[in-house]
Amino acid sequence: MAAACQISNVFSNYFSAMYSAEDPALTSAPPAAAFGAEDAELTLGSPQVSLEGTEKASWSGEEPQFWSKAQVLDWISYQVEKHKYDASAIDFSRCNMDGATLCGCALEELRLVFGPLGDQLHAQLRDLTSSPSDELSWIIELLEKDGIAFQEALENPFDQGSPFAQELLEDGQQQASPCHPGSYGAGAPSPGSSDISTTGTGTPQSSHSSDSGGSDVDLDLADSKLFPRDGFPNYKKGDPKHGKRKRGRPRKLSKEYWERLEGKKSKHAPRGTHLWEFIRDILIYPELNQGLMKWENRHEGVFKFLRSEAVAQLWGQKKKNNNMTYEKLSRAMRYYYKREILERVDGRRLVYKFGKNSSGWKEDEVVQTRN
DNA sequence: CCAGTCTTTCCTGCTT
DNA sequence: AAAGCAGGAAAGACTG
Repeated sequence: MAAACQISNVFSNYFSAMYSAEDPALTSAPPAAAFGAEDAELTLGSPQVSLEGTEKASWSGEEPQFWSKAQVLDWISYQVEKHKYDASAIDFSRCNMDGATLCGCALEELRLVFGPLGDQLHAQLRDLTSSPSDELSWIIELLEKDGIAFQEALENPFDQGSPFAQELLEDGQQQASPCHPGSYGAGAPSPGSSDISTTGTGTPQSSHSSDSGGSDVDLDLADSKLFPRDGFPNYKKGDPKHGKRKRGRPRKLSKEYWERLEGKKSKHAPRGTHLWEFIRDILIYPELNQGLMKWENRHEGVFKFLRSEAVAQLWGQKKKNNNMTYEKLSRAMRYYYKREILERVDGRRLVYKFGKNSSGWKEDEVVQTRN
């Protein structure tokens, strides 16, 4: 169990690193810093970190000198994205440093490790050290006020309507647990190909956290105030007694809550990683995939869901949606057929194939991006 | 504000 | 019978 927990920590953190905000500064997206399990544990007691949802960079608001390793990586990742820099040119093995170390690096050293981006980093660091943001403290303050309610939300991350919560917990997929602040963040890398280069290289952009399960803190807290789940006691899927529910996606009621947490700023959170990229990334990091999915034919891009509902839950966590199910996820997957991001694999359940409009999953692409 | 994109949610019918 | 698959329909959340 403990081992499973650790693995899931790594898994969660890894993916959270992969799916964080594309431009935290602009979007105020708040990936929680939780790149390594180490950091994840450090953040356990800091709800503010895990709470920030998708609106804030982990490093934002803190003096670079005090950044953790995860925050440093997060920031580097952000800079890579921001400057559209080719991350493959960066020696990430040398990025394992905390803020103090980073600040101590001379321009030449930064150039050595980051190439041309070193100049940008150096300049940005200088700016940051001279104009700290107070957004983080604002959030901390807010969280202190809402501390109790939030803590409860974290402790009951999955709402009762999530039949898979238990499965995830049992399987060690404890992103839902408060002790996994780094689970899938909702932020997002730029979809598309370039993100892979950064994510693939292990660039962490930490992400935020608690949505993992706490995700529906969102739904659960706010909704429960206005329209508790039980507030629709009569609605039941397909229940003819109470008439049909209107088609389409119902309004998310928890928005207000998140806005309060995240701080009203960015009107548009960055678009998350696309579903197919999320799937692809699970597949190309088998060591982290924990039997969720597997390649049926790597060369052809054919893959299979082994634990479809678990994958759906992870996707849901990433999107702060505890109600995600494989059924819904698969619908989204089917939409990819038309766009040729996926191809049909007839007659085989849970099996899909990457199409010509997908990228980043081929062996040579992966090797390239990992290196 | 609007149109477009990408889901998300539901649903019906069919297949495995 | 249950779980998946196929798609249509409609709407939410974002983006440009």
